Amino acid sequence: MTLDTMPTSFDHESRLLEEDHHSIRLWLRLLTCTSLIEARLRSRLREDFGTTLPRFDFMAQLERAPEGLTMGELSRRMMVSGGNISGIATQLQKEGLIDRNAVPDNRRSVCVRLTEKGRQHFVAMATEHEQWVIEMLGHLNSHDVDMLMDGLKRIKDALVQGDN
Amino acid sequence: MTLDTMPTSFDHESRLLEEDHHSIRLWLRLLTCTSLIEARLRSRLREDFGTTLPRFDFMAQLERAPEGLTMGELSRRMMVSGGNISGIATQLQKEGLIDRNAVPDNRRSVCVRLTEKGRQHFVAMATEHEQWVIEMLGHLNSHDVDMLMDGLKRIKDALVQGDN
DNA sequence: CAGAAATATTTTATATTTAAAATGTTTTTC
DNA sequence: GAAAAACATTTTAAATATAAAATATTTCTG
Repeated sequence: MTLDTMPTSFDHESRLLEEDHHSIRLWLRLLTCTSLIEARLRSRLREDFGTTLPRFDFMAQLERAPEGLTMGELSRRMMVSGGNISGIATQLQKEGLIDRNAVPDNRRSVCVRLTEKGRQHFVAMATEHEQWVIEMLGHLNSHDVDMLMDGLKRIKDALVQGDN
Repeated sequence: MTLDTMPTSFDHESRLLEEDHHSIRLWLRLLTCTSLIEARLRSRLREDFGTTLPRFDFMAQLERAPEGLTMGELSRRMMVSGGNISGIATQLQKEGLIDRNAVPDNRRSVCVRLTEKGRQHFVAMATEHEQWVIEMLGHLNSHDVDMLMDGLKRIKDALVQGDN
C-alpha cells in the first residue's frame, strides 16, 4: 500500500465500520419490535383463549387454505421444523379442531384441514387478534406503514433470494 | 342514520377495514423478516461454533456490560423469564464462560460477568456474527436503513409506552 | 421493631422447539 | 426393474421457554 492510497483505504474502512453497526442496530431493533409484539399476542391468546401463538398460526394458515395443506407445506409457511408441526397437529386433532386425511396421489403426504368446529373457533380468535395488532400498529400513519412495508420487502426479498 | 350520512359512514368503514389489513400485513412481514434472519443466525452459530442463539445473546448482553449484570437485569434485557436465564447461566458457568458473584449491597442479587475465557470466546463469535448480519442487511442503502430505524423506533416507543 | 409486602433468584413441572434419526413412500438412475 | 437418492412425516433427545411455587432478602408500614 502506498502512502497516497492510505487515506482512501482508511475512509473505506471507517465507512464500512459504520455500516456494520447500522446493520447490527437495525437487526436488534427489528428483533426488539417483533419480540414485544409477539410477547403481547402470546399472553393475550393465553389469557383470552387458553391457546398459544404457534397453535393460532397453525390454524391461521389452514383458514387461508380451505382445501387443506400438507404437513410439509405448513412447515415451510410457518418456518418451523416438521417435528414441531407434527406435535401441534397431534394436539389440535385430539381437540377436534383439525383433521388429517390421506392425499390420493402421494401416500407419503398428509392433508391437514380445519374442521367446522376448528374454523369457528379460529374465526372468533382471529377477530380479537386483529384488534390487538391494530392496537399495537394502528397508530402509524399510512406513509410510515408504506415505508416499512417497502423496506421490509426489500429485506425479505434479499433473504429468500440469496438463500444461503 | 340519515341517507346523506351513509356514504361517509361507509367510507370510514372501508378505510378502517383497509387499515386493519395494513396492520396485520405489516406485522406478518415484520415477523417473516425476523424469523428468516433468526433462523440463519441460529444455524450459523450451531455450524460454526456449536452454540445457540440464546447463549450468544446472553453473552452479548454481558460483553456490553463489563461490570456485570444481575439475573433480573438480564431477564429484562433479553425479554425472557428468570427461570430461563437461570438455566442458561448454569450451563455457561459450568463451561467456565461466565461467573456469578454476590452483590455487596443486596444479598438477593447475583452479579453475572463474562470470564476472560468467555470474553475471548464471545469476541470470536461476535466478529463472525456481525458479518452474517451485514451479509443479510448490508445491501440496504442508508436512506432505507434510516427509514426503517425510524419507523421501527416509532413502533417500539408506542409498545413500551402504552405498556399493556 | 415486628409483620407484611415487595424483590431477586432458583427450582419444578410442563410445553415448545430444534436437529437428527427412523420409517415409509416415490422418483431417479443405471 | 433393482438400487440409490430424494422426499414426507413421525419419533426421539436435548435445549429452551414459561408460569408458578419455593427460598431468601430487603423494604415498607403501622
